[in-house]
Amino acid sequence: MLSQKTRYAIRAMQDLADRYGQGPVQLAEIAERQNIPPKFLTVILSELTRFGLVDSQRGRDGGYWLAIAPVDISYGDLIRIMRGSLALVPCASRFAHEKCKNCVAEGDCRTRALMLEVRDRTAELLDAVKLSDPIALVPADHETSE
Amino acid sequence: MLSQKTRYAIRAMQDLADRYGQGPVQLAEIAERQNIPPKFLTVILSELTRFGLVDSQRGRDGGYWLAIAPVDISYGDLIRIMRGSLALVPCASRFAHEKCKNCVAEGDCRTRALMLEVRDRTAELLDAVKLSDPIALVPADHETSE
DNA sequence: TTATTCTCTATCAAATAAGTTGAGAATATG
DNA sequence: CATATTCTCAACTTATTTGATAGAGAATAA
Repeated sequence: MLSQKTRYAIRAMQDLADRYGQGPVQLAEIAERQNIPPKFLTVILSELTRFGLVDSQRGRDGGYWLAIAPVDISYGDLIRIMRGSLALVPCASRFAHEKCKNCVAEGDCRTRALMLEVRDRTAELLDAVKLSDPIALVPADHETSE
Repeated sequence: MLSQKTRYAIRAMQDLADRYGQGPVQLAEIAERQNIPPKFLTVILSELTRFGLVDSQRGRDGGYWLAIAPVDISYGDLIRIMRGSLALVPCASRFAHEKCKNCVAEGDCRTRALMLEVRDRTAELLDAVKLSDPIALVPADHETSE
């Protein structure tokens, strides 16, 4: 599961993407629109700023804006930045690879082999969708097949 | 990420699948082969037994065995059983659907729309692979493209 | 020079995860 | 029947992570 913090970060970035090129957006605005605890959002936006995804300015009429065009930021990037990896197990992470604790040898681990595939498929999808892309909303009562 | 417990459960089930039809397998054996703390494994196997995936017998020469043929147990099933869902956010879960805390309306949530797709793709893959399937192991130093 | 807005480190509480303890119940064997 | 063996189960402990807040500080514009 994505942490609450990661979900907040994604929504905050969407909010900024929607206002790209329109000058600084204030934290309080984002917090209200996106229903995020303002104090917590300071932590998140500072993190994103330190990471170079967002620029900021203090003082009156200050705020935040994307440092990178929305078309160059994928959902995969966001999740990797916020939670370190797209993978379901540490040993299947591409960029944050780490041995799983108490596992069998990596080369013998079927779970790992399978999770590498899952990671690849997930990355394929999430790296292809950018913050600038329109996303078809799904009604709340939607039920998929099966 | 999958919890350690879920990973243990998967490996334990693989161990049992490999010995399907060969009589009871003892907990201590599984624990040793799969490098799982034995006491913790009792919790996991009891859970799987209660869930109906595994049968057990006590006493001398007792042990555990799959209650269902390996060909009828998918990795998707296992993960759903152990962690409740395949989804990355509660609101994108098919069987354990739940509103995300502090989110926007579900019908307006782009994250949800995207995560529904991720869930579907993940399910497609993980439901298609069964415990009986051979899985091509991947060498430990493997690096994928990109 | 003051109000505004972001920055950053520390801290806290609650939830979750990982693992252990220990008493108990079923089973096979002699 | 007695005993060793093996699973069962609830309670508990500890460590880690998560979600969130507090509060002092620094930049900026008016």
